[in-house]
Amino acid sequence: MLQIFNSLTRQKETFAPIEPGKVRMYVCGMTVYDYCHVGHARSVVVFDAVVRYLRWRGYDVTYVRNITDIDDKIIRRATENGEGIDSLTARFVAAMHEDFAALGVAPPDAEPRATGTIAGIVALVEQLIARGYAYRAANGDVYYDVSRFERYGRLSNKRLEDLRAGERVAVDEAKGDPLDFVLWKTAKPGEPAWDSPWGPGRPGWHIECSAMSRACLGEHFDIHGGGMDLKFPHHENEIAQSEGAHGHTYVNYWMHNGFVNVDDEKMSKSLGNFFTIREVLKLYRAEVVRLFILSSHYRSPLNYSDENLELATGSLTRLYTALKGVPSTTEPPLETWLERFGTAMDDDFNTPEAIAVLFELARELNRARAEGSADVERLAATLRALGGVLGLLGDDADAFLKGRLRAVSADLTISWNIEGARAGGLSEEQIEALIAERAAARKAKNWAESDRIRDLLKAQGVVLEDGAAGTGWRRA
RNA sequence: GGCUAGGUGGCAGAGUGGUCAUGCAGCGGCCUGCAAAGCCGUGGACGCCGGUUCGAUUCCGACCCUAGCCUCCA
Repeated sequence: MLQIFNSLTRQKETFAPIEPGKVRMYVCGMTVYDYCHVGHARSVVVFDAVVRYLRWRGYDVTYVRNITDIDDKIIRRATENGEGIDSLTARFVAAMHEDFAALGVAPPDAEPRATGTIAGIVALVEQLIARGYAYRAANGDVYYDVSRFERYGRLSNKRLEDLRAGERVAVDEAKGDPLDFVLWKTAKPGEPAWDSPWGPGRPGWHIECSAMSRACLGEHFDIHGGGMDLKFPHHENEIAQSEGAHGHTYVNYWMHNGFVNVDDEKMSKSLGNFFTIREVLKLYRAEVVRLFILSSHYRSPLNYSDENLELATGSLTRLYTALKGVPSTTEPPLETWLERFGTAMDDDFNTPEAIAVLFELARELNRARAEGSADVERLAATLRALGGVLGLLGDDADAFLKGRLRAVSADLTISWNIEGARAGGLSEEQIEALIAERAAARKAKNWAESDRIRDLLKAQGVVLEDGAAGTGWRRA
């Protein structure tokens, strides 16, 4: 029985889709004016794992993740760059797709853009005005009238009075209430604009998601996800808009992922303490970053540090080491392990516990191999299958272990310093040649020479492993 | 000030009213020419103070501390 922690009710609930067997899910995506950072990576990886798990469990999932390609920051950045808005957003959408693909994130089923949904946005605003939930202000902008929606504040558990008391921003004269938010902005000279009943203008941020989700999933769907910071006001406003316009429930389950911190402080563009995904992928293998993200629960804070990425590197190496030398087969996975894994994931997508199951399975596999048991291939097939549900362990084990664990990106634009030195140097041919030399020395029982070669390789980041079938190697 | 999460062994990180998380690191053993990897075993924890209980890290209350939201933000 799948339990999901619902932000709306602040408790775990048994998941029941609107339509049996089908899940319709929407996650707030990126505003494309810069490269994505590790915080974005977390959101996208976490919900990718959720979708993969739901599909593995047999649900037919429709997964939508939007792109915000028009807003103040985009306009400002384009102006700063002396670049067209379309060109700016096209560049960063392409970069985003590259970054996400590297992280093993499957593309969503639909990826609507704000600028591609203008008709739907206009229609929704008209509907809100007609139903008395929105008004046109003196300056021409259209605002949502928060006082008209009695459930306002339910998601973030806030009372209107508290919000007003905490108001820290200069009140916009045009608004009837400081909490009212803009649905449609009148265009200023030189700004991009679309025609509307209220003259040329562009949509406010919140209305986009209400319109895009409706276009792709309908008025009522199962799961809506996003980062914690979107809970208020963004998701609160989405509820007000969609439920105001439709007169019925918008979303059944709200899921919010925790933040990525750096030195225990939130990583964000506004604080300037962020690492972009492409920077991080120059230092660590993408799969390591993915394991790092999934090794803590999606609602907990996640602290980005070299130490933690190194821990993830070691963990992933252990899992691949267990799979080394076992050919991929079509053996059916073992039921007991599927159950243990499923029990962990059924508990609000508890990936740390699911990963612990993977480690226990790896131990069982190592033990079976040590004992010469016939279960080896079946255990390996199970480990690969369950890793796959989390988007992990898809590589060939030997290829993974012989590859460089850090700094794998091909187009390096930053200097490598210490990490680069560690990974640099020997090619596979050179390594094999040295191993052959050492084998000769070992045959002659020349241990001094044998150890010299091993130390030399170790200094180059290559670890040797003597086994019955000869000497194997991997990069550390 | 209001609201929301947290405080677990050297580090990371789950979980539970009373026998095991898990990974890395440590220690002992097996294996090995010596290692590495692997296996077996092992030490070490639940912020502080009260309460409930036969028994609390786990439930309740107070307190301390940390982070987040209340403004654009995954």
